Amino acid sequence: MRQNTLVDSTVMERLRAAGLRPTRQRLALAQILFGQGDRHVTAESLFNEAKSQRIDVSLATVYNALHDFTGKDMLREISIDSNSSYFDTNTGDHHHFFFERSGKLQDIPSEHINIASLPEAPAGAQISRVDVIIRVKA
Amino acid sequence: MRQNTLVDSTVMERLRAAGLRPTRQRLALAQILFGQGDRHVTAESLFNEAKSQRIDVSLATVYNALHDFTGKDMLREISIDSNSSYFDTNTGDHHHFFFERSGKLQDIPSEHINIASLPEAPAGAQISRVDVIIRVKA
DNA sequence: ATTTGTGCAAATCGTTTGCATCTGA
DNA sequence: TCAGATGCAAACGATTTGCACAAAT
Repeated sequence: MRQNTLVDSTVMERLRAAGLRPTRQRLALAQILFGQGDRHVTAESLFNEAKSQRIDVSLATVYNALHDFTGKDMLREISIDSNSSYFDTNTGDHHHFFFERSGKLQDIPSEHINIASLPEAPAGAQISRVDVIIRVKA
Repeated sequence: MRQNTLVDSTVMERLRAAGLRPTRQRLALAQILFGQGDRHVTAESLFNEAKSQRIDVSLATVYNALHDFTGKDMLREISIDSNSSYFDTNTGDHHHFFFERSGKLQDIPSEHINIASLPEAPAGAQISRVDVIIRVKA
C-alpha cells in the first residue's frame, strides 16, 4: 500500500540529493525517520517500527540504511550506552539528556548550554565535536 | 612471585575498605589500576597487561573485577565508542578528550571546562552526571 | 564450615559480512 | 544492462552466564 505521494517525493528528493538510490526500503525508512520531527532511534527500534507498519525490510538493511544516511550527514550516530548505538535525525549542533532508566535521549538545543571555556586541544589535534551528555535518573 | 609488600597492603586495605575480599587476582588487578597515576583501561587492555606481567587471571575475572570496582566507586565506566567500554581510575568530577584515531582517552580537569549555563532537568528528573567529551581527530 | 570468587566454556546480543538474488536507472 | 541494494544466514567480537572447583573468612 502506498503512502502520501507528496511526502514520498520529498523524501525521494532528499535521497537523490544525497546520492542514494531511493529504493523501496530506503524510502520507507527515511519516511519514518524524517517524516516527523527530530527522532532518536536504534537499529532495533527502527526495525520494529517498520515491521509494525508492515514494511518488509531486513535488519541488515536497516543497519545499512542507518550507516548510509549517517555517511551522508542525514543522521548522527551517538554512543552513550555500550548496549547499542543511537542515531539522531538532528545533525546540527546540540546536546543530550540521557535518561538512565529508560535509555531514552532528548535533545538540548545548543543555545541552552553555554560553555564558557574550553581547554586547548592537545598538540596537533583538532576538535571535531564537543558532546555534552547530561545523565539523569528518572 | 610476590610484589612490594608495602604497596600490596595499601591496595589490600582499599579493597577491604570497599568490602571486597582481597583475593590474589583482585589485588594484582588493583595494583595495576591504582598503583600508578590515573588510567583508562578496557577489559581487554587490562587483561593483556596482566598477562604480560605473568599474572594468572581469566578474562571473565577481569570483567568481574572491573564491575566490582565500579560498583564500589573505585572506577568509573565510560561509553564513548560502541566497540568497548572504558574504565577510568579517576572517579572525580572531570571530562575527556577522545582521540578518534587511536581510541584513547585523556582526562580534562573539571576546572578546565566552564559550563556557564545548564538547562534545567526535565520534570521529575535529577541530574546524575554531566559528561563533556571533546572528540579530536589526531 | 560457609560464603564468596575464579576459571572455563558455552551462551548472548548487537552488529557486520559473504554471497546469491533482485531492482532501479 | 548492470552497478548498486537487499535478504538471509553465518560470522564476529565484546560481554555475560552457569556451574564445578578453589580460596578467603
